[in-house]
Amino acid sequence: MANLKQLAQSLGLSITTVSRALDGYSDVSAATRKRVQEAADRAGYRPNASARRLRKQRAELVAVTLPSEPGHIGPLHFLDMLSGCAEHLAGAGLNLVIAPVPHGESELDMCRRFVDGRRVDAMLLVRTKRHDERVEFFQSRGFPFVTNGRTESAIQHPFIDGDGFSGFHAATLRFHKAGHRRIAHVGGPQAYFFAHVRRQGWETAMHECGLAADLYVEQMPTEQGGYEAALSLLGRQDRPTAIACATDEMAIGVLRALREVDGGQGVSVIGHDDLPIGAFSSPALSTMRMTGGNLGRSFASLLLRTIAGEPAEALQELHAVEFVDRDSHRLPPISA
Amino acid sequence: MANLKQLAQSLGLSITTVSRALDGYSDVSAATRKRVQEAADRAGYRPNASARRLRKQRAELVAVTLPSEPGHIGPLHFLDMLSGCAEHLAGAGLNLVIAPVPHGESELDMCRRFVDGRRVDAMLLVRTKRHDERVEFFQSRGFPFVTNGRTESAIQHPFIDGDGFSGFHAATLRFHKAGHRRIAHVGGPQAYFFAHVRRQGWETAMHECGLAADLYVEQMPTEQGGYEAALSLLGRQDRPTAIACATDEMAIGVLRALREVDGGQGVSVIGHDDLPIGAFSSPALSTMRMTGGNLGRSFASLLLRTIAGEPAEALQELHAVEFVDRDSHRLPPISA
DNA sequence: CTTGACTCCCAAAACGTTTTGGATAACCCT
DNA sequence: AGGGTTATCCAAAACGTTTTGGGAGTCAAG
Repeated sequence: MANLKQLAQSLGLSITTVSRALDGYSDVSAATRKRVQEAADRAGYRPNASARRLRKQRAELVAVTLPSEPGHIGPLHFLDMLSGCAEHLAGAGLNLVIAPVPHGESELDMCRRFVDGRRVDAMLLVRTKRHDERVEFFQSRGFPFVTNGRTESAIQHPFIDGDGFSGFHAATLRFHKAGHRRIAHVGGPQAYFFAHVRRQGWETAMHECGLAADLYVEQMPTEQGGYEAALSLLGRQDRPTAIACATDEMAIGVLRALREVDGGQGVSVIGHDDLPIGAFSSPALSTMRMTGGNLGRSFASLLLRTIAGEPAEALQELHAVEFVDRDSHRLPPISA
Repeated sequence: MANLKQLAQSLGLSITTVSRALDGYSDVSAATRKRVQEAADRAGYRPNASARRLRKQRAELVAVTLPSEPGHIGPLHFLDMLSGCAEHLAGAGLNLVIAPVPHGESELDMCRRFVDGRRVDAMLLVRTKRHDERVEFFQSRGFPFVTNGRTESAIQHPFIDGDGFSGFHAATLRFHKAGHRRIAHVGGPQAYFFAHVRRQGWETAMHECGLAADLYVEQMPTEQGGYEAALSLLGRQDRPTAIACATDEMAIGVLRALREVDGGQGVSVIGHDDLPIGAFSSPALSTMRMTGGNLGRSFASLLLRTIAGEPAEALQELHAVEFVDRDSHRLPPISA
């Protein structure tokens, strides 16, 4: 409602003193501070955000770009993380703006607008690619950012990621130990770092088991993508008995295909991300998830420390992946 | 990178002229405008957002509060809508900030911070309650806002909503026509307007059919809530043959319960919202969804018109609901 | 030659805050 | 009394933009 000038006037004090009283500086007497505090509370005074931002040269804002295909907003587990992140950032006075990439515009242009217009203090990147032009852009500008997912950038940058390689490596070995020999991988677009590394985990494990890594289909990381991938795999004569899926969404689609195809019910499946919905699929989806507790909080913390100028090397978190065992992974191999 | 002053200096022009040239005012010569444009492009100039915001007294920001229970971020179909909304708002120079309610804080306090600190130009409300204190607050402040969902507020306000009453009324009648007599409703917390009105639609239809509306369970609007509700319904001796669920999430949980309980496979189910995941459940989930095309765009438009000061009465959209028929609704009633 | 209209440009104010660099008064110590 | 310290306070600058209210200069009409 009121601003500093009015508040100062009504108190017979200078703007400076009122401002400093509210900010808790030591050069205003306890009595005055109390008087100011009370008047401010009474008036419901809150500093004008735009004015403070201009003066402090900080936008108090962080943006995240959202890869939004219509009807299928960014991967669900991101959103969950974002919500937690936004909550913790708010504690530090930062708000999170979501920036879906407009239909006609390039994601890079959008980043440029945010950076050059000083609209935000930092950016948050999801769905990183192995070679990511957004990362390059921010690095060339010296602009603070944190990614969810690694890249192959030559220059270090802050990130949080799960160890997808080990996860899919372990999952494949486990399938092998359970007697599976024809273990397939339904992968996402290999330009994405996470998709690439998960596939590598599967591939490496297959080779270690002396198996050919040829039961591979690449698809969009959606239910539909998983569905189509599974149909294609089930059409082969060397049909898999187990399928490791790059994401839970894909796994859900795979499960549907398995239900529809004769004999598909015997195929074991594992996904990745631990979407809540997985507990309710048929059969209940076994999956993996990043360890490390509250991801949103870690992300917020990394963001704040990046803004504060800590070096990238100190801001890289690679978390182990753990199994979430439900039903879909433990179907015995039908034929060997 | 550069600011207006530097740009002006390098061109030998005044700040005023450069600013007006870039804003396309008519009182700067074509030649000068071109020269300025080119210099600005070359320098990658973008006006400092904070400065413009302060001067124009507009935050260029819109916030949406997110009811975030950990691990289960706001209803999925909201997020999809939000993404579309953010995209269209961006076209008008507004960014969307998401504001999950922090653990300790009340949602109302959060709204107060946004309004009193002039952090945003308008607010977007989801999950409205029949009697919604957030709505009252904004109305008392005369602050622009749009809700997703109606309320029972005495004062009109802008909203977008689906006609849940008619949807559940029609769904119930359809179940009746298919021979069902024991038609249950799995509802959400009745304090929410959407939950209340959907239940009323079911109840009214039941009465019209001369049936008692007593197969009712209320639960949290999540998969888990639906699961528990279904278990409770299936435990009764007058077990339902059809279940209308307030949300798709609940319906997914109901489907899981039906798969687990003997004889549950014969029970018909319908949900509401048309989540993408529904096409991949077992059986594929029949559901309903709001008509009216791109919801996000409508929302953005309503928001902009609200900010522009159009009266609330002109900014209320009630959309019909249409069926999305898949498999789960057409299981014949096992016993009559 | 004056007047008015028109074109192109600009100095200065304003937005509301934070921060700089003192100013004033009071007090203590010698 | 003078010098030094401390405790309070404040005027003014600064952040970078947009907008207000003209100021020159040119040109055509009177």
